[in-house]
Amino acid sequence: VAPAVLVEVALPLPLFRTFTYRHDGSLPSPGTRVLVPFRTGKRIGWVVGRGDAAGLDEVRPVLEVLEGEPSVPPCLLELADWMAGYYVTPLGVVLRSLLPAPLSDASRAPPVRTRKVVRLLPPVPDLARREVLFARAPRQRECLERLEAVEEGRELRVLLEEDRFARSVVSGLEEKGLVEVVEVELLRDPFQGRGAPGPPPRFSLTPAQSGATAALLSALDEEASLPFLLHGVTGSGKTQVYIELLREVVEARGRGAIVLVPEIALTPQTVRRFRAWFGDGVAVLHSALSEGERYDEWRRLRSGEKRIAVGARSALFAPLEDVGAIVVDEEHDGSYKQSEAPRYHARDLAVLRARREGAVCVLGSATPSLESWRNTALGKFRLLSLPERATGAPLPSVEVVDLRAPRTGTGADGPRPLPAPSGPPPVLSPRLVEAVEERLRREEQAILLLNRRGYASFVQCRACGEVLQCPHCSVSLTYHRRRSRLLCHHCRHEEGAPERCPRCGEVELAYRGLGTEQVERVVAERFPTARIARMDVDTTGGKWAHAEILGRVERREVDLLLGTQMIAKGLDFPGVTLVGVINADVGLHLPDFRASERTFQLLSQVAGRAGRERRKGEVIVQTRVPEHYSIQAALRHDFPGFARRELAEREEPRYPPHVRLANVVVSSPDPELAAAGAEGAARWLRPRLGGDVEMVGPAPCPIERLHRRWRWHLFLRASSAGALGRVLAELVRMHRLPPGDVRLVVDRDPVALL
DNA sequence: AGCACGCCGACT
DNA sequence: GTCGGCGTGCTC
Repeated sequence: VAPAVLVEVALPLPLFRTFTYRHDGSLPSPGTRVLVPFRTGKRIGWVVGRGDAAGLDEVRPVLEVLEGEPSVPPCLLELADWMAGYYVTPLGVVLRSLLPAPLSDASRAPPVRTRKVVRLLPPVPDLARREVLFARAPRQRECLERLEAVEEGRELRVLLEEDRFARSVVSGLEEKGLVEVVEVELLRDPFQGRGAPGPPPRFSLTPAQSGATAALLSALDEEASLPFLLHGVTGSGKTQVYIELLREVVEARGRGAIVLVPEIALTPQTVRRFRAWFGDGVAVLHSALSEGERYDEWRRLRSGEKRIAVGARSALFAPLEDVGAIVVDEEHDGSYKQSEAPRYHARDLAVLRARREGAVCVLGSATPSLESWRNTALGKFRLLSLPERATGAPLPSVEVVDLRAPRTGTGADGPRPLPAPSGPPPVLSPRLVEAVEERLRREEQAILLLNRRGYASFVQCRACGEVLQCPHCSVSLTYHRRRSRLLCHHCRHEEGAPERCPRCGEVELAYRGLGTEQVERVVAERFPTARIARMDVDTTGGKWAHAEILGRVERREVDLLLGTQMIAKGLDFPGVTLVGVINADVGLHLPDFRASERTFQLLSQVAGRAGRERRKGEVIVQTRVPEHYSIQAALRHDFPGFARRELAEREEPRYPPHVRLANVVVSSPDPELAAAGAEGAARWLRPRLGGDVEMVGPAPCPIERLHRRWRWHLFLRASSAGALGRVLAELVRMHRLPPGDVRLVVDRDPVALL
């Protein structure tokens, strides 16, 4: 009997501790999945090392070692360990989030799809033997001969349906020991039936692209290279630089590569680009994939069958053993931050993983995050610039239309008559109407952006002023006209649209706060002959709905594409020569220190969709604050100017990137408990501050109620990550919250404070 | 997170 | 008399 060892196991539970089990056999290597008894049931966990039974009454046995080699390669296990510390999250919870869901959930149905295949079993009978065997079984003989004619086995279904053998014939052969029916794992192909990509386009790199590529390739031979920030204006051909790097890393050196893109930029266009160059060597990790498809792609990477992973955030954890390059496209994008535990930032982890595994790291953007921009100034990142468009096309001209001006005015120029007219500003200013008409006449395309979905962002009673609110959150409900429903965009609560005010019974209700659905209606009325498509989360329900809409735009079956920020990223349509921003101020006044940065980014990104090829692009930005520096800088395509101003704005009060920030949120269904919990945490923290770490708050969160929970928060601010991390780790482990349903969440390096 | 153990109201 | 509400505490 094998000697028993004690193993320490991390479980995917919100517990900052591991559990000790015994195992008859040798110690499985760290990262191996095991099935263990836990309470009354069974759970999947990960071996993290040798255990210690001191002080334990009972040590229960490991029920099953689930794999011969760890599902988590050593490099990823180390990364997980770092994440657990930095993001103050239990290791088991981190590990679960790095792996496909089926691997950490014992109750999940078997995710592996199989098919039954009939295979010959040696030895093959000689002719004399066959006479005996098949004397009274001619169909069995035919079936055996059919199988001999094919190389591998033949799928049972095919044998029955196409070759018309009865199942009893196959069973007869099985009984005689001549064939076996085996289940073979079938890897699902997410691209099935979606057409093969064409050959890569042939063109030469611009001098700037060549220079950037050369710098990246030479870094491949450096012992430890710094991360690169590739700052390239929209349309400057950053993707081609990534591809050149990948060709060297994957094709020439046989190493692996990871490309991260924001989820909404994971368009068919982007995917096609990589598949054109690398064909089936690319695993695309998409949110539209089923759990099974995702798992299959993961296994293809794990086995080395594929060496390139392209995907959103979690693709960073692609199980590749020898990563040579990690690319983070649109590195400024907020979707790289995970909003649930572990609340990691994939861009920051990309830098870390690349450094640990000796990979070249490239962060690309036309509008870099201020964190990365500052890192280039500090000498922590190396800056590469692509200052011009790859096609040689000039950047579009950007023009501002002042929505405060009278409807009949001509825009920002000239004196503005006081008093401004009352009532809402027009959806489409005369200037924008004129520009759209011109596009329709010239058979060009236009994009209209409004970063707010639905028809109206709130409904207000004209008599008593009541605004309809979500019953679970402290936000107004958005009116969706087509569905005739009111929706909460935070908790997804919905209710029928009211006919009268629920408070006073008034029937006159005002639909305020313009959304894309309303713009669609206004635009359709104003341009009755135009072919219009709208793209936002409400129109992209189906798995490929996204692709369908973009396909129509690409084939020039759409004149006007209208939508939210999801149309601002990564799209490349040569026919688009006009971009209109319906209202640039949406989001600008949110109580969030990144509001200006986001506005600048969105305007710059969407402006970049215009005039990408020969024809000159034009951008018209409608706003009520034309003098705001975000808008002014976007108008001049001046990222450095914007960054300089914004960095100065964040000096006082001190905000990232000048300081490190953690947001501690305490929530409860009881408003008193939430406040008491936050105050309790603050009291606990106060004597442990000092030195480098400061506290701001506590105070109610900007959205003080969400999903039926009242929320308070406090900030911890420090100039270095280390001291901040120590305080947070102690808070989460040692501080006891008041009894009752009170939860405390730590968000390090938050991207949104609502 | 779950899930069992543990003390107080409306039912067969 | 019991079923069951969810408060508290523990999980190798």
